[in-house]
Amino acid sequence: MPELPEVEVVRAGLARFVGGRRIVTARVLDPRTLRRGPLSAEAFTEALVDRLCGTPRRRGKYLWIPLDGTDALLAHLGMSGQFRIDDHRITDRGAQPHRHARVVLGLDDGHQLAFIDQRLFGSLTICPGGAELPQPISHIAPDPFDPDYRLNDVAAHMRARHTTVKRSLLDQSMVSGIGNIYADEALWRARIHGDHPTELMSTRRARAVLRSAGEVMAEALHAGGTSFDSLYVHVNGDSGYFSRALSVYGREGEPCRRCGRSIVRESFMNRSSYFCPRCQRLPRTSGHGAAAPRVVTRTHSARKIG
DNA sequence: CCTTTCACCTGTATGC
DNA sequence: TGCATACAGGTGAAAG
Repeated sequence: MPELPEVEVVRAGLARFVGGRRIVTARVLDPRTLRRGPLSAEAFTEALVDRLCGTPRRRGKYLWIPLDGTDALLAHLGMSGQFRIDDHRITDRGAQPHRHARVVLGLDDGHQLAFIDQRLFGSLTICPGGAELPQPISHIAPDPFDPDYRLNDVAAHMRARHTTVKRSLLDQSMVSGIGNIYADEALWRARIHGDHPTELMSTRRARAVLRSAGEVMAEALHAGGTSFDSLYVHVNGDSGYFSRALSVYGREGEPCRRCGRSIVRESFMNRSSYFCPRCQRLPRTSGHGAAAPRVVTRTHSARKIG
């Protein structure tokens, strides 16, 4: 659910409230949040206390807080993760932690930073030497907002794959930050069916769908990025983070905003895909009879990005 | 090496 | 009422 725009808003909120602050206490309420890393709750706590937080950074859906400019506290929100800032001078008296608070950090200005995660798909990890780019995410490609992002290279990468375009958009080692919602939105905008084989896509179309993904996420960020100025680092678990103006996602049976045709929902990898059956058509050859020419050429072996 | 499937999680909604 | 099931879906390990 939190995809790139939502994570970026969280990052900006953290920059405002924890950047430049020192961690004075750390409490692990549920060690399952640390599952991705090797540290016990005790070692995790010890690794955080007395550390100075730098400006939080982000790649795709991951964000991290540099610690003393060397190590990093790496976070992934998973499906339901949130960060929330409270002023414990107000809230601590007799208040019990949030029901789904998993880790709570005390900062040197009296604020508390809580990692709240109902479904426990999120994670927190200490990454030694990870201030620049934490080792566990070295395989995550740059996202469309990253200065290192090269759209044309990604399009070439996509076309060199033997898969379908929606799967490739969700592949975080090709381009990061896109999840199920923005993948569907990008495909609708580019008028491409998610099951379109990548190797049959023209360079122009591959670039178009990537450009659409970047545009959709930039617009979502613009729409949502202005709304936090309370003590909440705004991420709300399920009720739609921002007023996302979605064109297809979740709109089964409603009219396509371009052509009026009913939006269709299909099952895809144990989740849902939404698309317009008129605007987004598959190429007609399905392998019977006079099929499309087989694409055999491989321009280059898949290049690693990032 | 590349692609696909599945376990990991919990709260809410729905069917019998 | 109670129980079972579906659904939300990002990630990485494992399988193909």
